[in-house]
Amino acid sequence: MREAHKTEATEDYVELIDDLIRVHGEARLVDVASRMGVTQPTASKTLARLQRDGFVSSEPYRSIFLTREGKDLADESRLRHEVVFNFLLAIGVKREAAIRDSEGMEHHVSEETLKVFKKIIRESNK
Amino acid sequence: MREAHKTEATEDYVELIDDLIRVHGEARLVDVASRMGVTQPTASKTLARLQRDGFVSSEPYRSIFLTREGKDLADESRLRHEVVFNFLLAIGVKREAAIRDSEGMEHHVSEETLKVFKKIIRESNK
DNA sequence: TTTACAATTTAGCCTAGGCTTAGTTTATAC
DNA sequence: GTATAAACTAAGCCTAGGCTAAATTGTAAA
Repeated sequence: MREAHKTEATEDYVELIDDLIRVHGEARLVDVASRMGVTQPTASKTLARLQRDGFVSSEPYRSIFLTREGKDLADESRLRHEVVFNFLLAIGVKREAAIRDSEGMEHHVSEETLKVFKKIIRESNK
Repeated sequence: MREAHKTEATEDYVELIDDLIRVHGEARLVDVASRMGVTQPTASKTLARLQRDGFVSSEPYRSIFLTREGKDLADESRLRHEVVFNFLLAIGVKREAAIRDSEGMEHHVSEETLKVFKKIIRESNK
């Protein structure tokens, strides 16, 4: 019964909210919307879904928090994201492309492939 | 004005149709649906959209053809797909995972990253 | 403390992509 | 040549994720 309806958007949102909290101390709808490149009503609706599914919590007109479940998912996602990003750098992809590509790729990389990526990162750091 | 509403699903469908034509001589709805893992009505609706957007053509109850535009897109997609697949193999990902991952990754890999992938494939073939 | 602006929510609309159920057409087998 | 099964279409419903326009709430400045 895990996998409480976890879509790609879900991972992107919790990862972003986690980042906003780290950097700005809190996550506001207005910032979530602008960073996701969508309008505020769209972000608001998506956040309502994430709240319904137990990943975030917030009071009306207040800032957004991650539940334990949301925080766990955010941590997983960030880790995966970082591995993909560092892998792309390690094989010689330029920073800008690595940022963009890792964003999209992170959701499609299996555990097995991730392991191979990690090994190659390790080797490139020697 | 290019980019006649080309989504990820569009690329997956034209790539599959192209493959079916190569292998079976024609592309039938029933096969498209089963290979995409959706019901026939769902595949039918998506194909109607692809037809509206100029990627495929077909008469009611007949098999499905790619337009010039659809064929071009299929060729591009297949090439990209192959590069990603062969890249994963080259770095040591096992066949099964490479099949699954390349499917998802192909839509998110920029031209720049693709070039790096190609270089690594070439080097691994020496 | 009132006013004005920014942030958020509400309502309503749209498309893509998924399903089921039911009806039609095509093709096959007898 | 006709019955039956397979393929396909039609209709209707649902969710996610996008938008705009309008109402509401919070906050900061005058």
